[in-house]
Amino acid sequence: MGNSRVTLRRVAEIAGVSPATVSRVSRGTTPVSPEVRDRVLRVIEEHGYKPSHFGRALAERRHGALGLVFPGLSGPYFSELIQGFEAEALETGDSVLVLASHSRADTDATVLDLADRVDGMAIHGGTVSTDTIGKVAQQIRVVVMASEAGPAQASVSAANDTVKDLTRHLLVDHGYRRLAFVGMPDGSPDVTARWQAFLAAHKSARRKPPAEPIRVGLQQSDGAIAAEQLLDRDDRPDAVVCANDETALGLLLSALGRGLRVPQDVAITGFDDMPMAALVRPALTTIRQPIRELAATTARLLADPLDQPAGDIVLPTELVLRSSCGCGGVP
Amino acid sequence: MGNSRVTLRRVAEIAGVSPATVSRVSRGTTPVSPEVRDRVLRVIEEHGYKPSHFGRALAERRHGALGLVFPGLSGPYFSELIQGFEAEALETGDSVLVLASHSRADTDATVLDLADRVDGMAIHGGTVSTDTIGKVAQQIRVVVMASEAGPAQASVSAANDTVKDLTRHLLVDHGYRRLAFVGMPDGSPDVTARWQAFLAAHKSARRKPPAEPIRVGLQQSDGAIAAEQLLDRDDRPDAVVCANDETALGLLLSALGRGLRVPQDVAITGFDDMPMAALVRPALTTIRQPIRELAATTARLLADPLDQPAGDIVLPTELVLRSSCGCGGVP
DNA sequence: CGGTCTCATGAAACCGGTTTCAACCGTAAC
DNA sequence: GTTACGGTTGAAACCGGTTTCATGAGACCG
Repeated sequence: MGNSRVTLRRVAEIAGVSPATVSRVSRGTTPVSPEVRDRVLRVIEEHGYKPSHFGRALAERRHGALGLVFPGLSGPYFSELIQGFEAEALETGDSVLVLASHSRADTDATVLDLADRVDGMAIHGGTVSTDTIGKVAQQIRVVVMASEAGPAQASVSAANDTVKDLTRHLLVDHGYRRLAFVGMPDGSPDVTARWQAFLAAHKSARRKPPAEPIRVGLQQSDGAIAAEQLLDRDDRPDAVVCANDETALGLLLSALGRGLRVPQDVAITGFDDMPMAALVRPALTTIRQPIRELAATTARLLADPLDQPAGDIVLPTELVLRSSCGCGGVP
Repeated sequence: MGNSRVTLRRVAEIAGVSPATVSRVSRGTTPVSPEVRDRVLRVIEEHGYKPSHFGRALAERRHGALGLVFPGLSGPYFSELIQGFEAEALETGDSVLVLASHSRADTDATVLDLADRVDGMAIHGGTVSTDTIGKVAQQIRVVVMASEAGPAQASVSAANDTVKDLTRHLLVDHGYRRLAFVGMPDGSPDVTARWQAFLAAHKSARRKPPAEPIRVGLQQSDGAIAAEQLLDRDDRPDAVVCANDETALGLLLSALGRGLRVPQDVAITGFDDMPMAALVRPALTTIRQPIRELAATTARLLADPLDQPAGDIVLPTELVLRSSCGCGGVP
């Protein structure tokens, strides 16, 4: 590799000025006389000088990088998350270091290691122990996504209580009697909140408590796994509230594959409103959350130099009624 | 923040030794007498000293980080890719910087910027112009994934020509007459190779050339879009070869939603063998590729200090026959 | 014409590690 | 008793920028 990079001092030497002047020209902080400036710029151009991140990071005592930690799951949710975060980081000239290793056992150690390579860290709920989050927050700025904030950190999440509206819609408007919930409440804070809302809706509609949730993950394949537990048994539920669209689609696919009619035989709902939700037949009733905005807000909070008070931002979500719950015409 | 970190010189001062000795103890490169070593270690422990990445990176002239550039698509393929890459990088103590911002005009510029924050870069085929790849390769080591290598870089990909076997299976073993291909050949090198294999199979089976491909992306929703173009028309194909499992599942879902039987009314195949492929009904006939290994191999090539000759590694893939092509019993 | 103020510039310290080089110690060999 | 040697250790240079501080030149004012 021809990595014989030109250094600032070399540029200074060639241009016949001091290193300090080159630095000033390069970053444009302090005024420099036009002629000197031009001369230095020409040398920079000719020799392809680019300031090294090493030196700059050391001198400025900041990495120019933000960390993003999340469970390494697939699906549009996380890919939107990455992109939204990254787009915002680019805006401020920061790089993004991701940690998607779901291995969990060594995640905590890895996160601590990551903590001194970045200026701030976004941690998705349910990936790292609160203890570790606390330690990281002592070193750098931390924002928790899709989860309640710890005492010292800010957090950004989307309103999960819209699940209450959705559940009420199923119970009251459609009159379904046996609802099931697909998702692992202890797995992630988001799912916990949605399960709670599901419970609360039953209570406020004076129905008896629903059955235990079908404890599966958040991937599409988990929806297929849930199908085996839900659809083949005698007392099949007449409506299923899934923790997210991925599992809802997995379940829907399995239901159709079994020859069941949706929503006539079983109604299905999701959460996220990913692109596929509107395209599928029957179109999926779900709750729209602003994933990109969630990620962008998080990144902004991390990059913003002014010390935000550790507050909790909750972005609004919206119930989207389509046909998979029984609304509208025939699918 | 209490980021009043203890520096190496401070440790040296407290322990009453020279900075050099602390460095030696800290990295364990040079022998140090046991008593001094213990003393220094105790100070390090007590004051929670951790070497700064700034200083270390500057002195060692390496970042301890690898870059990963890929189109910001969703789905298990890319999430496996990230995780496989990351797991391998962790092994050698490297961090991973990702760039997932596709569909951005300035991606090339961003890639160049990333190039001087990392020691090596993995670039997924179809994301960056070959011109830019060349520029990056002048600075740092580059490995191209899922694409032919440029002249100067190494590459790692999976065998796409198994699509030829798959296509022949559909044409010859099952006797399908009107095959369709879903995927945009010019979009990614992988899809190009699969389309070529699809064509080649037709030729070698002495069939007339197939119809133009349905040019859609690689997401599940693209499969649903393809469904609108394929399934509603009169001369519906009797078998569809999709560029990947995501689109195949999108198509399958749409087909079932339309009341079509798979494979009786239309056979569907994919590529990847993601978890969902085996779970869905009918189970998806597909081609298994070792995504994780692909990513891990790439990372290893980047981290390995010995200069690999710029070669092209092609990992084997395997045809997986399930029921969506018409094999096996009733779905 | 002298004094003060402003502005551009260079010298040098600094960020936090690593590494080379030389000095120093004690021991073994002659 | 002196020399040679192996093993520890510290001083200092270095990695590549940024920034403070001081200096000198020129402009402006009285």
